[in-house]
This record gives sequence, C-alpha cells and structure tokens, in this order.
Amino acid sequence: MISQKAKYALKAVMALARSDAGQLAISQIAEDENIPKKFLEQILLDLKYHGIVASRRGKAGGYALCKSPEEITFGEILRIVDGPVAPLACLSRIAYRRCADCTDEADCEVRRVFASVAEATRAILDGTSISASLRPREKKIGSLLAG
Amino acid sequence: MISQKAKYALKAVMALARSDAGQLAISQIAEDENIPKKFLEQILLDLKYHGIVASRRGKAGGYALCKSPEEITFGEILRIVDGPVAPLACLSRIAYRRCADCTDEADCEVRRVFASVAEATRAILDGTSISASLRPREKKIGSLLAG
DNA sequence: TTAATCTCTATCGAACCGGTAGAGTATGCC
DNA sequence: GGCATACTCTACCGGTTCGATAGAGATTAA
Repeated sequence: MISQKAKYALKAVMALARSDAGQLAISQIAEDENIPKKFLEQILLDLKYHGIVASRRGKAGGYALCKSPEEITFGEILRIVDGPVAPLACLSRIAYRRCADCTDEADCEVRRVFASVAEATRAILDGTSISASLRPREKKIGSLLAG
Repeated sequence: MISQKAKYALKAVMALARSDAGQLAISQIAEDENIPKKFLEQILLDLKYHGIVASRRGKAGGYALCKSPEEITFGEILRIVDGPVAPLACLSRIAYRRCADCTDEADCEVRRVFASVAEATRAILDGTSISASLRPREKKIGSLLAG
C-alpha cells in the first residue's frame, strides 16, 4: 500500500505537468485535486528539497516542475515521499538493512521470492514517467477542440 | 514493505512444510527461525483460523499444515496477515475502497500505473507456492548425504 | 501598504507495529 | 491423580507512523 501522501505527491506533480502556464499555486492544486491544502504544502516543500519542483513566493507565486515530466518517474517521487520501493528492508537499495532473524540471507526463501516482486515493481515504477502516464483531462480536451 | 509478522508467518509455514514429521511445536519453530515465541503463537493461531494450519494440544502437541505446500501460496498467507495485496485501496479485490479525492476513478492516472504494479505483484505472489520456493537446508542436506 | 503566496515548526489523535504477560485449557504419561 | 508440556485466549504496552491541522513568519507584486 502506498501512502495517501505519496498519492497526493504524484497527483500534484501531474497537475503541474498538465498545467498550461507550467506553474500553479498550492491552493489551486489543492482545490483541483482534492488535497488538504496544509498537507500539500508540506509535500511540495519536500519535493522542492529533492529538486523535483521549484517555488516562487509572493503574490504571483506558485510551484513549477524543475525538470521535464519525461524525466520524472513514479519511482523517484515514491522514494522521496514513502521511502524505499522494496517489499523487504533487506532488498532495499537505498536503505538496506539486514534482517535480525535471518542467519543466511542468501538462503532465505522469502527474500528470493520478494526479490522478483521488487524487480517487477521497480521495472514499472522507474520505467514510467509522469508524462507517460499523463492524459488530457476533459476540460483540456474541450479547449483543444475549441482552439 | 511487508510486515515482520507476514515474514514470520511465511517462515513458519515453510518450516512446517520442510519438517520430516509434518508437525512442529511453536517453541521449535520459534527457535529454528528466530521468531519471538509469544508473537509466533498469535500468528499461528491466526493462520489456524484461516485454515492454513491445524493444531494439537498437550504433551505431543504442535502445528501442522492443513493442505499440501503446493496448495499454499505466498499471496494467501500475505492476505491473511497483512491484508490486501494491493498498492492502493481502490485496487484491492478483497477490500476495495473508493478514494475520497478521486472524482473519476477511470480517469485516475495514478491508479492506472499502480494497476499494472498490482497485476505483476499478484502474478508472482499468487503463482508461487510454499513448496515451489522451498529448498533443503544445510542440516537436511547433511542428513540426506548420511542416510 | 496590502493581499497573496510560500516557509517553517509544532502539535495532535488515531491507528498500527512488534511484541510481552499471564491465566486458562487440553493432552500424554507415570 | 498429578505433573509436565503443549496450545488458547485476552489484555496490554511503548513506540512509530499516518494524515492531517495550526499558526506565526517571510517574501513578493501591484
């Protein structure tokens, strides 16, 4: 299960990727995506610290993506918000931790099975960019048709 | 991340599958697999309620598998102990819950990406039985060679 | 100067996690 | 019968995480 926070983060980043001006205020995103505003503030700040988004303060302020949506993957966002993308700590690449109950890691059947789960999951999450998963919203389709 | 509890459950079931007599006492499993005994009690009781194992009380008591190891999958154990095998509640088959923040589920990009993660994960976990992942331990290899 | 915006730190209740405690009950064996 | 060895059941507990909420502060445009 991914956290609510991670889901909000993904939605927010996608909203930025979709926006015409490339910039949106927190309250705009919060409203559009049904995310509690104060919670979203924290999330975006976190994404900013990790170089995913940039911010501008003041009256015409807001958030924008730092890189193109093609370069941002689901895996990247998830690791920032939820931590390791691994079903077991002993399978994490960024936060490996030995299991206290395993005498021999190489001999652990559980680990072997979950290693393939991890591999499959990573293939998808690190292989899917924000833009790849994006598709226009109804409103936007409307404006495209009109334009 | 799967819980420690689920990992213990899998290890315990595998220990039973591996055992010669087909039956083991809680304390035996706890010792062999480095699992806190009182915690393991709860786990096995839970597995018993779900028809995975059966118990016998008293002096010659212990736990045994209810079905053959070929019929028990990783997914089955995980669902009992950790709940749904799904990255999002809106993708769970056994415990579906609508997301409060989604106006249209069919239009949710996050959901679409994680649907494929769920599919890949289930393919592995529901396709791998306890016996399939099993392999003899050193001790057992020794006794096989000796016998 | 004012209004809108991001920034930062603190706090909070509820749930979950990983376990521990202990009294109770069944069974086998002498 | 009595005892040792199991499983059974309920309760509890400290710590952490989750999903927020609160509010004061800093920055900027107009």
